[in-house]
Amino acid sequence: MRQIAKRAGVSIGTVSHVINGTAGVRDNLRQRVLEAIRHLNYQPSQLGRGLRRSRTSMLGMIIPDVTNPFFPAVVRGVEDIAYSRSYRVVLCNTDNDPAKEIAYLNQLESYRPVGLLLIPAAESRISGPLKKLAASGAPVVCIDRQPPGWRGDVVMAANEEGTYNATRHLLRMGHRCLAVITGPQHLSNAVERLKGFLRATEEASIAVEPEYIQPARFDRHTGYQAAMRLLRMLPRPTAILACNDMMALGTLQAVRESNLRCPEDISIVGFDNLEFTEFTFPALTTVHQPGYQLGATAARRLLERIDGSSARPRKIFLQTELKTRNSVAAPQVRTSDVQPEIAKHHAVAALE
Amino acid sequence: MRQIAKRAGVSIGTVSHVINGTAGVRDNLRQRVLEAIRHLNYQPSQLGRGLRRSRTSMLGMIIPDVTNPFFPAVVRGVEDIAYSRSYRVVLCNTDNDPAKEIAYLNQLESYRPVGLLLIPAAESRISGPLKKLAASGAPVVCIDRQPPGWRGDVVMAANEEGTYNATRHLLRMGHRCLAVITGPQHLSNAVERLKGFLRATEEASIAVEPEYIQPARFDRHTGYQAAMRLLRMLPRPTAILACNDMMALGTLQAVRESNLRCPEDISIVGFDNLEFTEFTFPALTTVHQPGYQLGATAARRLLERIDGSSARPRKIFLQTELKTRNSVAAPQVRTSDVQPEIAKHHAVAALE
DNA sequence: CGCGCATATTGAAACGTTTCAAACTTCGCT
DNA sequence: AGCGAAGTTTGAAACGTTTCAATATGCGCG
Repeated sequence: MRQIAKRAGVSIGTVSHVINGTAGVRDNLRQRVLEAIRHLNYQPSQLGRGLRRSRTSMLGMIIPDVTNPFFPAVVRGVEDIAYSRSYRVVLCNTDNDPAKEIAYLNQLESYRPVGLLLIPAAESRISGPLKKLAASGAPVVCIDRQPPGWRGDVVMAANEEGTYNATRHLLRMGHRCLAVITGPQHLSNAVERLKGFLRATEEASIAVEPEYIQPARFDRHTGYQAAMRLLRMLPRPTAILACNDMMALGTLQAVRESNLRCPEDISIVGFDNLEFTEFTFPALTTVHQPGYQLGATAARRLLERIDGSSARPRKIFLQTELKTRNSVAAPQVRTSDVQPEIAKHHAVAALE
Repeated sequence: MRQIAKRAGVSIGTVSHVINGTAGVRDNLRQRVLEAIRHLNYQPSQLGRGLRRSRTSMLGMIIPDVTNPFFPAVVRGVEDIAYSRSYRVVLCNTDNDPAKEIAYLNQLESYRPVGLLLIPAAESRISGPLKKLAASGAPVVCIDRQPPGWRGDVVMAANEEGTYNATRHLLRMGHRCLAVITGPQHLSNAVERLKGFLRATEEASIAVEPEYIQPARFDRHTGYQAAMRLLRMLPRPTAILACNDMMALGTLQAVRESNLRCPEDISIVGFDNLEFTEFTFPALTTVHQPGYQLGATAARRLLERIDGSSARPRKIFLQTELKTRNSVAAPQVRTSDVQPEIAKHHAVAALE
């Protein structure tokens, strides 16, 4: 910058004014400065700028794990919106480790990001540090999960409605012996998904024994294990609702290894609608969750906050949609646990 | 920091020395300072620090698209190594847009990252700006693809060997009419994969007509289109090598829509070994590429550079491995184009 | 022609660190 | 007790910006 000032024969302050348009600068000077900038191909130092203005042009984003195929879509949504407003995104993986999450949060804070997007880790006890950050001026928007005690903006899918509809679909197909593989119950989205399942079964006056509600950790491996436990139960459930697609994949694997057929012996429904669900065998019926939109919406909300909006914090819910594919069919008729007219309904469903 | 100095009754320089261990500080003072730091729970400003030292503790990473399921594993590999050395990773998506790539590169540079990891975009003309950055002191390591003209470190999979082995596998199964769906030929990994295919066919004295070499863009959609073109050709190829799994997925889709069966009518091999390939129908035979290792290795190399290593730039190749699953079978015997003893070999292979 | 006003331009302080030379202590020796 | 060396501590400059008060310039008008 000094070089530019020298080359253009002006003061360093003028250069700054040209760059930021913070004061009228006569045309000949402006031209000289611009020329010098081009000639030295100068890039303003974000560090100097950040230090002086005490805010940078970057957005922090903390996620549990890029490797989980649901999150990249969210990241991408954030990134696109951020880029269009020339903010940069700093991405951090917490590995679902609350300690790492807090470490990253503090680190990030010392870069003075202008805002923060957070997908809280499981067991996150983050709301304390979060409030501190928020107090320091950088707005925060949470995505997908609501950390306990957090009162700011949250953008999430309509989880309960999603599993509610999925479960209703299973019921409509004639299933009466349902099981569910849930996510970690300290995650708000996991409890909501379970809630949707329970609401649907309750409305249909079906009692679900506790052991048919198996906890897992939203990954394939624990999903597989939970499914194995379920498949050994008597009576064996005729349908399993897995609360995300990775666990549905694990369930599929368990079914296959148990020499059962999906959907003939057992129906499976997932949640997320990851790209590959269309190509599994059988293609997975699943609840679509708009990952990209989640990210984009959160980013937009965050930008509004950055621009000074002080609207009341909101929970924003995005619609889900059931994608029916081939992993659900009517159950084998077991006269003991289906009513006659339901059995008839199976036949119809099976023909469809 | 000023506050700390005041509270501990020392100068600001002493505080810095305590924090960085840059000079011996008598114990009673050190304790007072530490106490003050804890009490005010102070985090050093990375901006001030970065400005003064003219280097931060962050690593820039530029990738074409988080959404492409191969890259997150690489990112994760980088992240884990970086975290263990307490560097932070700033992630940027170029969207495969060379302009965006250069924009991000410049932006990143002005944050003075201490090093840069780059998976170059397709058609990247990046080596100029890259050299400039490298000259400014931040080492750069490229991953997965070698941008034209780049002479620094590169970490990549043994692409040619991977497709060579995959193709040999197809030949061993008796296939004689092979087709390949390649990636963009300005990507070094795409040309190497094609090279491996051609080397294998050549060694088997099989001529591959140019129209059996279909270009696509490493995504599902263009893979689908390329496969459609191939399936309409006469003679129809009995095996298709897709140069990555997303295109293999597109191929599978095309095969299905053409009412052909895989592997009976047509064999498919992919490349990458993405997690879902195990669960497609049929499960995809594919060349495993160690994404996480790629990232981790590149990060380690970068850290060595940061620590001052001036070893000669290297291309580091990581081994691939063929995962044989169910998308490959012996071709239907067409007496016109197989020799007798090969036909016998089919039978054996088919029985396996 | 000179006055005052509006508009341009400048210089210096400030942001939060590190670092370096200088000043101050301590301590062992003679 | 006094000297020097080694070890501590300090103050101030520097990093690259922005910003604000102060100064300089141009301009219309009487």
